[in-house]
Order: sequence, then structure tokens, then C-alpha cells
Amino acid sequence: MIPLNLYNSLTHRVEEFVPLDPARVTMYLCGATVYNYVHIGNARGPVVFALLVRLLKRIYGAEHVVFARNITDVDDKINAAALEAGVPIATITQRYAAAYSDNLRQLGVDTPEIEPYATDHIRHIIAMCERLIASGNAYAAQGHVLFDVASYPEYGHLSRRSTQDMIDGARIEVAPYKANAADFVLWKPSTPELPGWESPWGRGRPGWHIECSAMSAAHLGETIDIHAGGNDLLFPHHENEVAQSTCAHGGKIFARWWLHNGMLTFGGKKMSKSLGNTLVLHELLRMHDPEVLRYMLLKAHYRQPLDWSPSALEQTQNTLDGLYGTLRDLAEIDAPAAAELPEDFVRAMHDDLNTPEALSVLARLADNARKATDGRQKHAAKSALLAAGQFLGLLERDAESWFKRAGSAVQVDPKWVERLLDERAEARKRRDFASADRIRDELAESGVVIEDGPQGVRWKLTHTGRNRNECAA
RNA sequence: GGCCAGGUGGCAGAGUGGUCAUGCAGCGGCCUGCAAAGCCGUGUACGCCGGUUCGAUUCCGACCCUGGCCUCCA
Repeated sequence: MIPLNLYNSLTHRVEEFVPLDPARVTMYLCGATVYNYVHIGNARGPVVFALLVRLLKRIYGAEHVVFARNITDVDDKINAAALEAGVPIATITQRYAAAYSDNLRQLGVDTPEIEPYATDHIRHIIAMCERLIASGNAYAAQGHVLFDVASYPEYGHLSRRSTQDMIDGARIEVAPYKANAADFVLWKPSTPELPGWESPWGRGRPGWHIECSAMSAAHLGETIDIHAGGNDLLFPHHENEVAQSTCAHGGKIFARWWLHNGMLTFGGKKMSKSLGNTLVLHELLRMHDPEVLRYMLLKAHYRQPLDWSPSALEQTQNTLDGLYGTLRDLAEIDAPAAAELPEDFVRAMHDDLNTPEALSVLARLADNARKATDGRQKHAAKSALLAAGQFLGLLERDAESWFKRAGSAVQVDPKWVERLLDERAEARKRRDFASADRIRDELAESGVVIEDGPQGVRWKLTHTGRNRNECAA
């Protein structure tokens, strides 16, 4: 058995992952705040960490892994969007939460076991605030509840900063109700036009950080195996979660492994709404096959930054075309995905989810499949390729239709193509190559590339010239 | 300014103390009526300067540069 090694942000080292209880492996991922459509950068964590969940299920059994990915459905940005549109926040959050789940599903992200909503956990949040006040780790002031950072000496351990640095580095003015600059809000008061819930401190709403702590504990228990998220959440979000959860649970360790994915950049800068360099996921899904987007997200190691660009996407499209080309050549071999994954593939995946390495194994498997001579070899090679590819959420399409994508930028009527191909076949039979080539040129003009093979002619839609600039919007 | 990641061939992107990443693109050849696809072949790559070492892209130190966090952010 190849051990599963994962980089733990807590220790800054790659360590062999061993769950607390192999019969119930628990993992939590900070999901989305649903105030707008998500961009492709928002999908990186869900994609790579759902892949990790697949790996965990393969090791421990699907029924022994519980994965939660939350939805933050109360937040000041949501409130602002609702206020502007003149609708209740639920109108906003339902729309975007549905789009989020749907977009991720299209991208091949498995649905988590649990998808908790913050507003369904207000009682848990209030209870947690009360526990923190009782334990002396939080205090109420002017309708707020604040976490007392000074009460938790370990604060800053995860993100490796000292509280002194944080005070020195504080760029915002300290709110008057805060005892210390570094203290953060667990609960805050709501004015009548804002959403709010009755609490011991008056009508109010939760702060962001405590939502994840409360939902994680409610569904997965006080100590979980893995907590994941983008590395931009390391501080303050994750640091604050550690502080709240640890203190509310009598010092029990909150998350044993902390995993952080690197940022997706566009034009060399982190893709973010504030910079205005985002590529909205549902738009991309309209223009590209989801597998191309997915392959692109897996091309770089999850902890590294990944720069998105139209040309990189085109390269990815070409790579995937090559893999599907192999499968198309093996269309007559009726081989389903193998039950077992190739060992070098598993080794790559167990090496801190090294998807670039795993993709290079995929290329090698495709090479084997192309070079296989007899039927048995072909069968074995094809099923190995499919097994590895489909584990990554790739190569799930029918190879023939991959090259004749419906809804692509290039559109042709297949009947028209077939008719021209018949005409061309006739011309070639007459050795009238001038006419044959004229027909080929006409097809090429419409984006149809033809290949004369031993079994006759086949065709595909070209990618050249499309998708080059359209996603730079 | 503080903390944390990085700088690899035309592009993307792994990895390693001493023969090979891989993919895309390019180039040459085979195949083909010609193409396409496929096959074969093909490139003095590891930011800069020192150090350790028989040997460093890989380890150590300095420097330069880039990105992330320090405020909401996957």
C-alpha cells in the first residue's frame, strides 16, 4: 500500500496522512459566499479537494469518508446585493447557490456528503458564542460579541504571525468596542433593514469566521481530519477558526491537517473581483468543454499558483484532443475503465496530489495504448487509460462526439459533411484529385478537418482559430 | 515594512546531488495522390553571485525579481 502523503500547512511539511478514525474520515472545505456568480479561480479548491475526497474514498471506502463544503448565505456583500436589488437575501443566495452547485457539477466535481448553509446554523453559532464567553475567550460589547485574542496564546500559530505583528500591521482603525486591535467579531448587531436573528446580545447576525467553526463541529465533530481552503483564507479566516473552535471545545485540536490551494492568476495577478480580472465560470462553461477547464485546473500542482490564459487553454484543448484521438483510434476495442488504477498513477496522486505527474502518467498510458499491437494489449491499455483519466474526471466523453462537439464555436450540419465526403470519395475513385481537394478546402473553410484512414474517411471539427481571444473578456 | 511561497527549455509544468519528466508548439524524416492522423528523430532548460561537494538546477548563504497574506476574497 502506497502511503498518502499530504502537505500540512500546520507543520509546513509533507506528512503521511493517517485519519483519527479510519471508519469516519472527516474533511471540511470553505465553500463560497453566494452573492454573485463564481469565477474559475473559485473552482480550483472545490475541484482539487473533491479529487482528494475521491482518493480518500478509494483508500478508506466511500461510506467511511464524510466531506462537507459549506455555503455562506449571510454576509455583508449578500446584504448589499439584496438591498440594491430590493429583494430578501434568500432570493440572492438561492440563485447563486444553485448556480454554484450546478457549475461545479458540470466541472465534474462530486457532490459533497454535506453542504451546510450558514443560516441553518444560527443556533449553533449563538451557542458557540455563549460557550466562548463562558470560557473567558470572548466578550460582549455594544451588541457585538468579540473573540479575545489575548486569551488564546496560540493565536497566530497556523499562519505564523505574532500578535504583535498584527497589531503593528493593523491598517484599519480599531473599532471602539474592541478591547484589542486583533480581536475579531463573532456576532454583530443588525439594523432593522438588515437580516438578523434574536440573540442574547440583541438582534444580530454572525461574523464570517464562526460560521465555518460551527458548521464543521455540527456535522463532523469537534476534531476533524482535514480542513481545506484557498491559501488566501489562511489569515485571518483559518487562524480565527482555529482560535474559536479550540477554545470552544476545551482545547481539543480543531483540524489535524490544513490544506491550502494556491491562487489562480490571470495576467499574473490573483483572479479577483476587486481587480476585475475574473473569468466567470458559467461563461467559460458555455464556451469550452468542462473537461478542458478541468484539465487546465489540474495541470499545475494544487499548491502552486496557476496562471490562466487563452493560450494555455488552447494548449490544454490540444492535449485533450490528443488523448481523445487515441481513444478514437481504439473505438472498436470495447474496453471499460479498469477497476484498478495503474500503480505509478496512484503513486503520483498519493504524493501530495501531484496531478501534473498523474497527467504525465496519462500521456504514457495513451502512448502504450497507441502502440499496443494485439487485441489483448489494446484492451488492457485502453482500460488503464480510461481508469486513470476518469479518476481525474477526464476522458468521460464518447471519443467520436468529442471531435464533433455540439454547441462548439464551429457548427456544421453532419449530413452536409457526409454528402461532401461522398462526393469527394467519388472524385478520388476517379483520381480527380483537383475536385477532391476542392471539397476538402471547402470543408476546411467551415472548420471541418478530414482524415483518410484505412477504414475510410473520418472528420472532426477544428479548434484552430477559435477560443483564442474570446475568454479575455 | 512583516510573514509565506516561487523563479526550470518557444509556452505550460513536474522532478532530482551524477543517463529520460511530461504535454503543447517548432523543425527533419516515414506514411499519403497531396494532406490530416499516426510513427521515428530532434533542442548546451534550470534567476544572479559565492560556498559545501569528486560532482549542484537540486544542499547552504547573500542578492535580484515575481506572487500571496497582513482588509472582504477559493
